[in-house]
Amino acid sequence: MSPTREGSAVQSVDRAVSILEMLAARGDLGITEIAEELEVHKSTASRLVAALQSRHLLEQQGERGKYALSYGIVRLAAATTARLDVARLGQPICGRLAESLGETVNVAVSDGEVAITVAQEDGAAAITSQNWVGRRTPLHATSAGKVLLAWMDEDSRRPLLRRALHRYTDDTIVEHAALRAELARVLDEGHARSFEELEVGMHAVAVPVFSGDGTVGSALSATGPSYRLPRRRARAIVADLREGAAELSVELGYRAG
Amino acid sequence: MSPTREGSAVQSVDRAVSILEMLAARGDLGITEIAEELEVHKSTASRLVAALQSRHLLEQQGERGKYALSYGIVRLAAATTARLDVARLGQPICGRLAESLGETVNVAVSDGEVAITVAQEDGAAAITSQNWVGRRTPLHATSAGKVLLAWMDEDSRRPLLRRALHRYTDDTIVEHAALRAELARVLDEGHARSFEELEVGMHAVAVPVFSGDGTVGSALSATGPSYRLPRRRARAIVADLREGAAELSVELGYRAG
DNA sequence: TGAGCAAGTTGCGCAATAAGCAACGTGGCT
DNA sequence: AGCCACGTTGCTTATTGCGCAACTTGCTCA
Repeated sequence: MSPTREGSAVQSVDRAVSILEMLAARGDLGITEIAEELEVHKSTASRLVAALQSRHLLEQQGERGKYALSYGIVRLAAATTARLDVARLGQPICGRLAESLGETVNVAVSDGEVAITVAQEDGAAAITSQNWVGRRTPLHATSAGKVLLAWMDEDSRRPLLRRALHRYTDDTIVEHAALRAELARVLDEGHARSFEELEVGMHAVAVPVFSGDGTVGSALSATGPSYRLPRRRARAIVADLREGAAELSVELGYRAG
Repeated sequence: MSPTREGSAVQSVDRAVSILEMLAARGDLGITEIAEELEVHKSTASRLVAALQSRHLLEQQGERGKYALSYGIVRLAAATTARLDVARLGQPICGRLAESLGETVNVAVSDGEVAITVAQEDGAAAITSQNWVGRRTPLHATSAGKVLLAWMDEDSRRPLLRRALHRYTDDTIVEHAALRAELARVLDEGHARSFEELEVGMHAVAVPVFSGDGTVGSALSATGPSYRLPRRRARAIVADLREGAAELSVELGYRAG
């Protein structure tokens, strides 16, 4: 039997989601390729694909072509209006700041476990970041993640701060006490930094974005190589990020007291 | 046993997708509500939700709260890069045209069966359209749908033109021959119209948007009430829509011969 | 033109999984 | 403190999901 994932109770649902993720990663795949990768019989793959296709999450390209994700996914995604609003409204603000700062600027939200980038624009420099949109990044090792953690309600944060903290570089914070102190500092200063904590040579700084209900639902951050975004400059651009975040907060319905 | 949908071979996958769609429609739901709507036992609903949650398609709000779609969906959606590019690049063009025309402007793509709106901006008028983003609309009765059908390759279009065409109003085209003639006219004139064919009192006009490979992957349309967008004015704004579509086409990589 | 091959589909039977039941834990409310 | 509703989980079993084999279809090549 094919390996099932930890904590999942429904094998066929798990397999179906794996198919969606494979297609997200690869663009399009045939039944045989899906079957091989899932380690199931072709007929099993065929039926799972048919089930997803009947609900418009997948489509076949032509009558005999490979399968790809369809707009059922986008329709589901579009439904999470608030979150997509963050993405949609954040995009032009990222664009403007990326142009003025010359670095990569993104907006990230938390899914309760990690940070996920929902909007990104790159600066004009040749050396720039990869595309993080849709990517999951650790909360404790990124500047946006620290913002999201710092403003997270205690009930949601508590289990996250109990988990083992993965070390990515020599500078990654992996002690719980150190992370708590860092989050207190973030709250105190109103912004977070990550200096080579996720990746050697990569600096980032982030500020909170407030939602209509007054909570911090997302973070706005700038990222660059350490030689172009030294610590001093990282601190200096906080004001620009704060301006952008304030604008985005207002667009999201935030009314400052 | 709960009713299974026509054409679906895997009941638990079907149920899981139904949960996603319920949450897309309602925002958040508890296990008991999901169980009632799916007509299954609470433990069944609980396990299906747990399976989706373990793959980050759902998240629970707090430790005892309701469930909502999570960014796993957005991450899957983000992966269909080209399609989301249509949405992202189309949004500001919709915004500009909506402002200048004073009507609702959208961009729609086809999922092979229907038209799906991926970007929309509303004009300033108090009477405006509902939000169509993510919504599925019929190809034969909408202006955007007619554009997508007219430029569709014959293999993909043939089965669609064999199906029974649903009548929405007295003006809906439901004869296959009439629809073929209409599509020929759309190709000839380079734009499509829908005058009260989807909804009484609603007029729309659409033009093709070309992709990098030269095909028509999306359509740009304007929609308004018939008293504000009479037939004469609908024809008049085609030039504006063409300009916007040309710009979007170039941004999508289209190079006119 | 026909054979061979690969991809995908489908009927069938069966074993494994999905599901229901009952009991339990937990938090909110009175 | 007790009640209620929600959600979870162990257990059992009935149903579904799955693998197998056979089939269809389209493409390639001799």
